[in-house]
Amino acid sequence: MESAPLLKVFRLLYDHFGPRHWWPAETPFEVIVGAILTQAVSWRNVERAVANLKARGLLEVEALAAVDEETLAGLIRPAGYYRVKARKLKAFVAYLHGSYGGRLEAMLSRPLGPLREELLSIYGIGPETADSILLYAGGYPTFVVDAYTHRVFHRLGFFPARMAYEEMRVFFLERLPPDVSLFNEYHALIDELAKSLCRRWEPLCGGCPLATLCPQAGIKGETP
DNA sequence: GCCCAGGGGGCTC
DNA sequence: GAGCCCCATGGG
Repeated sequence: MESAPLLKVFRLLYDHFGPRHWWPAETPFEVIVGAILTQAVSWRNVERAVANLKARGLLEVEALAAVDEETLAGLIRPAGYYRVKARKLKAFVAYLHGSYGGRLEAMLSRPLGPLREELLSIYGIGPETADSILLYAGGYPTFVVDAYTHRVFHRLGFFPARMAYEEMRVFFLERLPPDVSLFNEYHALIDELAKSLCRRWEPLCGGCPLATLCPQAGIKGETP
């Protein structure tokens, strides 16, 4: 398949929602912390956890490395799964110290391929979190896939009911120009669409910017 | 009060 | 490599 259909989807979403200005964070390190905290949870839950960390000056590598895990867990409670996420945050800063002397710039100056493999080897960092870190903290040209991405592109008829993460990522990378700002906006726009309209079949048809492309238009029912 | 969201680890087969 | 359960909160 060529790139035209994917660019058409992008254009419809962009014209409808406008630029999303992702990622909502002030520093690359804050992006990484947010990417771990938002796992399996909506961003709304994460905001309070991030505010707690910010108030304690813990959105910096050294400070996060110094705080004990239990205290950390208590602060990130609103984000859910707080014990495992505290362990994940600790695992990341331990890796950053061990491999880069705590210098995020050093980590983010490595080539995409090897760095992605490295991130995936860290406890708590799977494919989606790795790609979020690479794209939104490091400005690397990779595509972030999530459950919303699968849901939307399954509805549109691009994806089968089940599809592996890596297959979906490659699907986009092979069909889109390697443009970091395009990848940045595309994922953010999919997220926005899925949050606002894709809970059920019916509202997808009314007011959905992709309704003209959707083979499911007119079908009522639950999310698959 | 109940059900749902949804990424990653760890286990089983 | 697919299927299952676990982690915990907040919102409908």
